[in-house]
Amino acid sequence: MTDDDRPYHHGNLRRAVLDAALDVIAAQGPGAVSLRDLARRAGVSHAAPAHHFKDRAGLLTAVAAEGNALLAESLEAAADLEDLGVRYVRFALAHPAHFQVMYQPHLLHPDAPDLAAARDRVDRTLRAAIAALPDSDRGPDPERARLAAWSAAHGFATLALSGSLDASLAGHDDPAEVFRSFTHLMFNSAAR
Amino acid sequence: MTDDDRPYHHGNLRRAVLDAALDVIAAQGPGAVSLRDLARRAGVSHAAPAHHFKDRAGLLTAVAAEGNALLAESLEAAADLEDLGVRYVRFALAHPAHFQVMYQPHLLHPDAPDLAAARDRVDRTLRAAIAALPDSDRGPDPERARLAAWSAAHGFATLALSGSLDASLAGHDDPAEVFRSFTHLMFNSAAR
DNA sequence: AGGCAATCTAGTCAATGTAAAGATCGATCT
DNA sequence: AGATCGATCTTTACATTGACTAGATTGCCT
Repeated sequence: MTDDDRPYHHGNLRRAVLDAALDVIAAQGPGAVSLRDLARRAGVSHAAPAHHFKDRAGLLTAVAAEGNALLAESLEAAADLEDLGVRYVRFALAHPAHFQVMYQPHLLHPDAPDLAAARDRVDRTLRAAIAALPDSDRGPDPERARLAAWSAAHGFATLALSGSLDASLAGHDDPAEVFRSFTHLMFNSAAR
Repeated sequence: MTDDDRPYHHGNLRRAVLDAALDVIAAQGPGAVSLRDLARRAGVSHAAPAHHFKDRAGLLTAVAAEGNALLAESLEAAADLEDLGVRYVRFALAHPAHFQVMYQPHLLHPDAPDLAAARDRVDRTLRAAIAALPDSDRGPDPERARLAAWSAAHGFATLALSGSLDASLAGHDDPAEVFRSFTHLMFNSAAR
C-alpha cells in the first residue's frame, strides 16, 4: 500500500546501496555508514538492505571484496614492480572508500570466501611482480622484497588518505608520481 | 541517593575511561567503543564521560593525542633513522589501540590543539633524524627521503596490525626486526 | 496456470549518542 | 570556620540505529 509510483522491487538495490555506501565512506568514513540512511537514499524500506548484505559488516565486506577485485584488475595490468606500486597508490587515491575498508578487519566478516579470493588475486600479482624482477634487482630474499614493496606503497597510500601528507603533496598535481620518485630509488637497493 | 559505597566522585574517571577505551579498541576496533559501555566499566553513570571528553570524537581525539605523545617520546630517544623506524613499528605493535586511532581523521576532532602539538613533536623528530643522516645516505632531497622512510615504517606497521602480514611474520618472534632487515637496505639507496 | 524463491515492507526491541537540569563534592578565599 | 564557586557526577529524556520477525509483493520457472 504505497502511495507513490515507486515499484515494489527496486531493480538493482544491491548496487544502489553499495554506491550510496561508497559516497558516505568517502565523505565521512566507514563509521558514518548507516543501513537505514542508505535505505532512505535508495528509496526503499529500512530493512531492505539487510536482505542483500545481512549485516552492516556484510555490506562493508562486499565493499572490501569489490575493492580487492578492482585493485587486482589494475595490478594485473602492471608492467613491472614499480608500475605496480604506482598503480597501488593510484587505486587508493581514486577509490578511497574501497581502500579504507579493505584493511580494517574489525569492520568485516572475517571469512568471506569472495573477499579471500579477491585478496589472493592481489597477493599473487604482487608475488609475480617480485619474481619477474631482474636478478640484479630482486635480491637474495624475495619475501623480504615483497614486504618492503608492499609496505612502501601501502604506507604512502594510507598516509596520503589520512591527510598526513597534505603539506608535502601541496605543490604536486599527482601524488602517485611523488611516490614513484622515491620507490624507484628504494628498489635498486632492496635488491642488493 | 546511591545505595552502594561508591563515592560520588570517581577520583580519576578520565584515565579510567581512557584505559577502558584502549582495551575495547585493541580488542574490537574503534567502532566498538561505546561511551555508555565505558561508563559502566568505570562504575559511573552513562553521561559522566561526556564531561571529560565532550563527544565520542573527543574521547578518540584524546586517545590520538596521547598516542602521538607516547610515540614522540619513544622516537626522540632514537639513535638514528633506522632505529627511529624500528621504534615506530614497535610502538604501533605495542600500542595498537593508540595507533589505530591516530591516523583516522574521521574519528577525531580536526583541530584539537593538543593533538596538533603532539603530531608536530613526532614530525620534528623524523625531520631531525633525516637531517642527521650522513651526507652519503641522505641524498639530494631530504623531503623525498622523509616520505620514503615514513611510508615504509607506516605501511609495515599498518599492514601488520591489519593482519595482512600474519602469514609472513608467523615464524619470527619480533616483527619489528623483520622490518629492520629490509629498511636497512632501502636507505642505502634512497640516499643515492 | 500454479507455485516457489527472491525481494521488499512494516512493526518492534534493545542499545547508543547527546543534551539539559539538578545534585554533590572539594578547593579556595575571606 | 564558613560561604562560595567551579568541577564532577546523576538523572531524565529524546532521536537514531542495528537487528529480528512476520507478512506482502513480484518475477520466474515448470
